[in-house]
Amino acid sequence: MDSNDELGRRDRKKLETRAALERAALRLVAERGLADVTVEDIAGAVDVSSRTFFNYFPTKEDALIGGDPTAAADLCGKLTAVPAAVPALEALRLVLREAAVSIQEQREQWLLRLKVFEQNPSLLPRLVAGGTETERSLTAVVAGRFGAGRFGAGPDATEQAGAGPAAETDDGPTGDGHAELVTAVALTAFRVAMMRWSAAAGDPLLVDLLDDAFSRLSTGLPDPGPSVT
Amino acid sequence: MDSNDELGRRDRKKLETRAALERAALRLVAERGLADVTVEDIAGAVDVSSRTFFNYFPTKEDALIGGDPTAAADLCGKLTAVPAAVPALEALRLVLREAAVSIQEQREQWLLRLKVFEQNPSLLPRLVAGGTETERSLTAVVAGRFGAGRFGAGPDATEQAGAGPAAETDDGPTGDGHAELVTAVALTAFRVAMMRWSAAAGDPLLVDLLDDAFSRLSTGLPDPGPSVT
DNA sequence: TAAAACTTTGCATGACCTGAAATTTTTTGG
DNA sequence: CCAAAAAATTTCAGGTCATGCAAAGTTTTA
Repeated sequence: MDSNDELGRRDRKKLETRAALERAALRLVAERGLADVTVEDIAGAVDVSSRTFFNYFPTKEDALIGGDPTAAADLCGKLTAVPAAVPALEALRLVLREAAVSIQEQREQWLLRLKVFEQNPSLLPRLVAGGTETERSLTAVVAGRFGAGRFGAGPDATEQAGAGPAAETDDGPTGDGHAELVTAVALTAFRVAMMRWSAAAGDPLLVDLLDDAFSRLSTGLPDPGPSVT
Repeated sequence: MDSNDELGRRDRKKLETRAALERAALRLVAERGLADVTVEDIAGAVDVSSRTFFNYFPTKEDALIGGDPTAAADLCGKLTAVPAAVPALEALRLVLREAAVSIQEQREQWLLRLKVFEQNPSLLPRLVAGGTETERSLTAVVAGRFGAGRFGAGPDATEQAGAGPAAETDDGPTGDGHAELVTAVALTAFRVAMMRWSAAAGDPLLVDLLDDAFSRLSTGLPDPGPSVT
């Protein structure tokens, strides 16, 4: 799974520099707070020029988000791989579950990141923002599922993400908006699960919190009973 | 409903300046795009200094968000006014419905704003961000409802937003996170409804789109049937 | 080793945003 | 109506962010 093999020295150094910048940014901001860390501080901690920092990240905040840029495409790919017979919400749950697992594999880094986000509320939008990009792509795939499903297409999903006929995947904005709603709600559930996980210091399994949220979603979010125990 | 009466001339001028800055920002960005409008442009269009702009808005983007700062508190107040017997999701629907009505009352301004947001995706996070603040407050109120409900408290909700006993409203982060989930999902539904409304150029009633989204939420977001007509 | 491709860097520049002090406008009350 | 007080605006200085460009350095390829 480590896709950083079979790379020339140059690309390896690039990955390493990028990771080092992310680590330094996270550490420094956790220590001093976002406002008291300059780009020069971060670059200096890795011993590169501040100009180089901007060769890797468009903004200071982006270095804190981490998460490789391929994440969105990965999710879309995995979603198209789920048989079309599976309901959209369930399909999204399965895909997000995988993401949750990979986050748990980098437990410490993610807990630190989430703590930084809590302590610097101005970053929260960015976290959702990473979602903005992801949300658009996923929505297209979900819309494609509905389009295919409505015409009785089989579960052999050879259609590429967003490469399907425009008439179907495009009905999102102008159609009934169900794909948008399901996708947005699913990502929201993911975000809430992450916050809960962070608030509990990573004690329960993120995957379980995610399942919990989705189970509530699928039953229409009823109020918890007066005596649940 | 126009709460700008019974104000001295000074406060009226402040409101007017603020509104003028919002209008100018929205107009200019709609014309030229976010990147080609400087704070100085906006301030100049209203004939104030750029420093004055920053006395009203912390960032350039904030001028585009608009929406008076009392919105969050208003929502919370209205939510506490809903009888505790009403399920949380339904209560949120009722409250957000009122917000939707008031948005429809400023139809043109909001449609322009949403168009600007679509054309400048970097702003979308900010839209959700305005939500970040709102979401925190609303979550506390929702958690309070559960706390009160669980102990059989009557529907006479005299409790103030966030002023209730900490032991109950505070169980959000460490509890089962239901309040967080319901609130976040409800606001997401609101956002999706707004996007749909904008995409349809304000043709259907925003309120109807909102009801539609909530009705799907309460039934667990099932896939649309193959032949819905 | 030499050329090609790429990365890093320094420099210049403009926009963003803040604090502090000076100036102008508005309110207050005698 | 006129000062004094209060508040808003402006000017100014300064730090940080972010980008474009060209020079210098490094890695790859041949």
